[in-house]
Amino acid sequence: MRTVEKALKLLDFFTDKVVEIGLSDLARLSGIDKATVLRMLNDMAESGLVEQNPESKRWRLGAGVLRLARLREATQPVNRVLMPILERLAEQTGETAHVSLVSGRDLANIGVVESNRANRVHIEPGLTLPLHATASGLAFTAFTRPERRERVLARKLTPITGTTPITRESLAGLVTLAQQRGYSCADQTYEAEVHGLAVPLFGPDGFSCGALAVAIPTSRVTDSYQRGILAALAPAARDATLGLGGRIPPHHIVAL
Amino acid sequence: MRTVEKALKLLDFFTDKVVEIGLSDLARLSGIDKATVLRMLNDMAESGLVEQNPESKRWRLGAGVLRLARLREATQPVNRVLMPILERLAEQTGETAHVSLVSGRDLANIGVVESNRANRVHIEPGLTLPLHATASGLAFTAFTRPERRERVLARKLTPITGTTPITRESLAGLVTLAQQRGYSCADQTYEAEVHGLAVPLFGPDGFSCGALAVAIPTSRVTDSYQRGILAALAPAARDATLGLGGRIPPHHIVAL
DNA sequence: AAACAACGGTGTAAATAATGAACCGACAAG
DNA sequence: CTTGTCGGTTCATTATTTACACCGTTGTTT
Repeated sequence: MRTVEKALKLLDFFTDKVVEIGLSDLARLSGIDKATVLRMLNDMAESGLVEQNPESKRWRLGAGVLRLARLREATQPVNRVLMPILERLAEQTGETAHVSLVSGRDLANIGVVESNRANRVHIEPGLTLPLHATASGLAFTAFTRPERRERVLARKLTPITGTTPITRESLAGLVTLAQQRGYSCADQTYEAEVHGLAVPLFGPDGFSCGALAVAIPTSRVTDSYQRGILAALAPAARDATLGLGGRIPPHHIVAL
Repeated sequence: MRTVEKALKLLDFFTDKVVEIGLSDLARLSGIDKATVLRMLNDMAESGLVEQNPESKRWRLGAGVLRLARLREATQPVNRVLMPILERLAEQTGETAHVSLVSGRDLANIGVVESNRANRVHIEPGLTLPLHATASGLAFTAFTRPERRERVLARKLTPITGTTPITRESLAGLVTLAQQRGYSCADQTYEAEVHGLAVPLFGPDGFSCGALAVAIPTSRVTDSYQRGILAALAPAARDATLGLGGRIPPHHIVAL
C-alpha cells in the first residue's frame, strides 16, 4: 500500500472520544510496525498535522489542521454559509441537523446543530459517514457522477446495524428511490433508534458534493412528521447549494 | 527525504491567493516529478486532504481538513476560547489582532480579527509565521523549551525584509530581550510598514505553545502607544493561556 | 524490593514501494 | 499541420521504507 495513504489513515483513529493515542496503541490499532508509525507521526508533526503531548508523550491532532481549515474557509466559506442554514433548519424542525461534504471515498461531517429537545439525536462532530448506511450517503450517491455511483455499488458493504443494506441490490434500490424522490431515507441503518432524512447538495458541475440531513429519534417518526421535516429541509438544501456556488440540476425535485 | 513529509509539503503551496493548482504547476513548484506528485495527490485525496476540481482538473484543499479541524476543536476548543478574546483585543486596541499556535517547526496562524480603522494591517488567514521574523515567533521562541530554542537559533535564517535578523547573534539578542520583557517586538522584520507586539501563550507544561499578537502600522507606533497596546495584550494573553488550560510560569511577567 | 511488562524510541539488513524518464492522447495556439 | 502544454500512464531501476531485535525508562505486580 502507498505510504502516504497509510500515514494519513492513522488520522482516522482520532475521534472525539479518543483524542490522544500513544505510539504502541496506534501501532496496534493500525496493524503497522511501531517504528514505521513513529516515523510517519514525526513526518506529519513536521507539517503540524499531529503533535505530541510533551508530558504524556501521546499524539493528537495538531494545530496545522486548524490552519488548513482556515485556508480552505478563506476560499470556500463553507462554515460561514452553511452554519446559519443549519441553525435555522434545526430550529424549524426541532431536530438535530447536520451537513457533510464528500471527502475521499466517503462523506465528512463538517457541521452539526443539535436539537434542543430532551430526546434528541447526538452526532459526533468530525464523523465520517459511510455512503451506504446513512441518509446523507444515499442522497449523495443518488446524485453523484455515474462512475462514482457504480464504484459505490460495487463496494463490499459492511453491516452496521441489522437494517444496514448489505447487498448491491438493496442499496441500488434505496439509491434509485432517492433519485426518484429527490431525498433519501435511512431507517436505523447506521444507529438504532435513529431515522435520517437527507437532501443532496450540488457543486458547480451539477453533481452532488455533499448532503444536508436531519436525524430524528424513531419514536417521533410518522409520515406527516417526515413531510414537515422535508418542507424545511428542501429549501434549506437549495439555499446551501446556491450559497456554495453550486448548480441544482433540473431533474432534481424534492417530492414533498 | 521522507515521502510523507514531501507529500504534506505540497499542501504549503496553497494559500489564500493560490487556491487551486494544476498538476504540472505543483510539480514545478515543488521540484518533484509529475508522476510522483500525482500519486501523492491521489493518496491525499483518499483522506479528503485535497480534492480535484472535476472541471478544471486542478487541485485544492479538501473537505477532510474541515472534518479534522472540527475534531480537534471538539477536544481542544481553541476557536471558541480564543476568538472572543481576539475580538475584544482588536476592539480595545483598535488594531489587528491575531493568534498562532506551534505547528511543526513554525507557528500556524489560526485566528485573525482585523482592526476596523481605515489604515490597518491585513494578515492572511492560515499563514505560517517564521519564528525569527515575527513578533509572535520571537515571543514563542523566548519561552519554549531550551532544546527547541537552541534548534531555532541554529537555523539558517532567511531574510524577508531589510531588518529581518539573519545572524544567530541578532536573533539571540531579540529573544533574550523578549525573555526579559515578557513580550516581543518586531519592527518591520516580516513586512515593511508593519510593527508587531506579541506575548506568548503557555501550555500545561509551562512552556510556550503559541502567541497572541497585535500588528500596527509603523506610522502609528510611539512608545506610549505601544504601552497602551501592551496593557490590553498582556491580560488578553493571560486569559487565553488559562482558557486553553495552560499554566503561566512564575518567571513570565510582562514589563509594562 | 525484586521481577516483570509495557512504554517510547533507535539501529540495521532485507525487501518493498517510490521514483522519473519516456510516452500517450487531448487540447489550444500559431 | 506543427508545436507546446496539459493531465495522466507505464515500468525498470533504485532508494526508501520496513520489521525485527534491542535499549533505557517507567510503573505495576508479586
